[in-house]
Amino acid sequence: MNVRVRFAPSPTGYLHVGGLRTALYNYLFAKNQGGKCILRIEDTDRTRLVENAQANLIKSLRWAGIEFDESPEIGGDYGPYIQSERFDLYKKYGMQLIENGTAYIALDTSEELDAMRERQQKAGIAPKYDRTVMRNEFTLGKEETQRLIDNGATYCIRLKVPANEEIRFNDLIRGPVVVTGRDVDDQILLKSDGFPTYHLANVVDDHLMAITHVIRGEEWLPSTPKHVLLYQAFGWECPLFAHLPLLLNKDKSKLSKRQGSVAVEDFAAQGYFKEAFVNFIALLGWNPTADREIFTFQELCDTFNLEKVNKSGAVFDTQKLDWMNGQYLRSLPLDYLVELLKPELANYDYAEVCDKYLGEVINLLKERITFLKDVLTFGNYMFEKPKEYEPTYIAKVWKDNTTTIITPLIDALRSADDFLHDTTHDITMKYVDANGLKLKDVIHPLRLMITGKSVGAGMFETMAVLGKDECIERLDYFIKTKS
RNA sequence: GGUCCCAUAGACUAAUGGUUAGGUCACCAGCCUUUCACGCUGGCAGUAGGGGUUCAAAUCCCCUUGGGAUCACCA
Repeated sequence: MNVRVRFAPSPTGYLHVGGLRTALYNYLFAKNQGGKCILRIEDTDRTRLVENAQANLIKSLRWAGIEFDESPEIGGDYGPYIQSERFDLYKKYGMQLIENGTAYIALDTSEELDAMRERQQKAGIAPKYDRTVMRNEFTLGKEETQRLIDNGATYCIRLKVPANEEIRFNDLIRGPVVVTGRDVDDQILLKSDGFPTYHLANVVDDHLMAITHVIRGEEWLPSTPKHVLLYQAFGWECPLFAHLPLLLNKDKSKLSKRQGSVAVEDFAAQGYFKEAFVNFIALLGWNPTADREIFTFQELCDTFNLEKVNKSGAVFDTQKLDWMNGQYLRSLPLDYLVELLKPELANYDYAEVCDKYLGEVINLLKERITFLKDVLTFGNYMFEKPKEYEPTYIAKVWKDNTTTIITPLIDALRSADDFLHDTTHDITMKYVDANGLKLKDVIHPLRLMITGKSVGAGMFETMAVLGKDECIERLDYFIKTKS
């Protein structure tokens, strides 16, 4: 089969984490099958237009490494790829259904519909459009309906759902699903503003764009019978459906903005590597193997399959993501990290540093931080002299006799030929041994004087990166002013 | 409430009728040590409950319970 899948977001202004996973699975499936992945913008709701939404969407998708084979940007043989630019099409197909009797015209106002639902709620029955009592071509008659329209009445087109028919489809992830027509609402297909609803536009476009697999979130499962009915009404072959398990908040409800960040760009801004983020997201609801967590993008493409997608929802918990980010921080190539970190430097008024130095600092600190940019905060002392010294650390390591103990060591370091790890280490050990001291008696004071902080990388490694001049300067300054 | 979907530890998951139910995060302990980490070793912790089918059930069936989605001229 010539696989064609699509990611069809509505332009809400940002890419939702759940959207990214849907896009990712579509993309991975297409790549794995040697098929095409299409981006289609579903902007039929004219009341919810957001500026730059499409650009933001594509930017986040691109950040994640998802590039489409056909899209509004690059075009393709099945365009346009924006539904508002396909406006005329939907009306034509809607009318086709009127003609073949699978859809009908309705004239109800929203007030009338609200009243109907209220009545039904009161009566304790499920709200559903009642074709037999509302204002439509069945109750009014075709002629009267036409007359009203000619006089300027607004109308919409609804799907005529057969009440006693069983609607079946086979979900690739969930297996066979059956519902009876009685439980399916007469869905509006064309709104009174002439725009199609999602359901019509989606089915028409998926057919016209030769989509073979509809891979989307589970929230679409309840409306899939309507789509199946639509394919039947048109006499078109149904694509295969795969409904992905939901991404969940900690309280197991559908992942939403109300309970924290859900925009992909926010996670990018927080400093997550795209490699880690995509890896993590991919493994929420799908797992290729029992004993591995870290996968390259290529490996995800190579191993992805729909059969191993889970049925149950997955809580989006960033704890493991943080760990994964650390794993990537430790394994990504240094020059790549340097390039990523360089722009961040502009946010600090540190003296200018060269790539080589930045790389050395990253190497020095990457094992004790989660985000690359922590290098600049956790390791601020690598870029500027300490502005303050942790009071509790001073109290702990700086005793009455510390100045006496440490001064000769500083002098010994001052006369060192270089500040390589082994050099300073040997000097310090020699001094410690000769004076019956322990290493920790001097290493903590050194750390305090040079970094101002109680935590950091190995002290000799740190000094090697900072260099002799800088270290001696800091040591002298501390002795002169603080001791 | 109707309809539909789902159910392995706190979280992500593996085990598609036969394993002492495996791995990862988190948590705890130990080792390493120069603080904090990394790393290594070990530990805590799970098949929602009840019935069936079977020599054998996390796995298949039924019921219960629990959770979720959805019921717009939104997508």
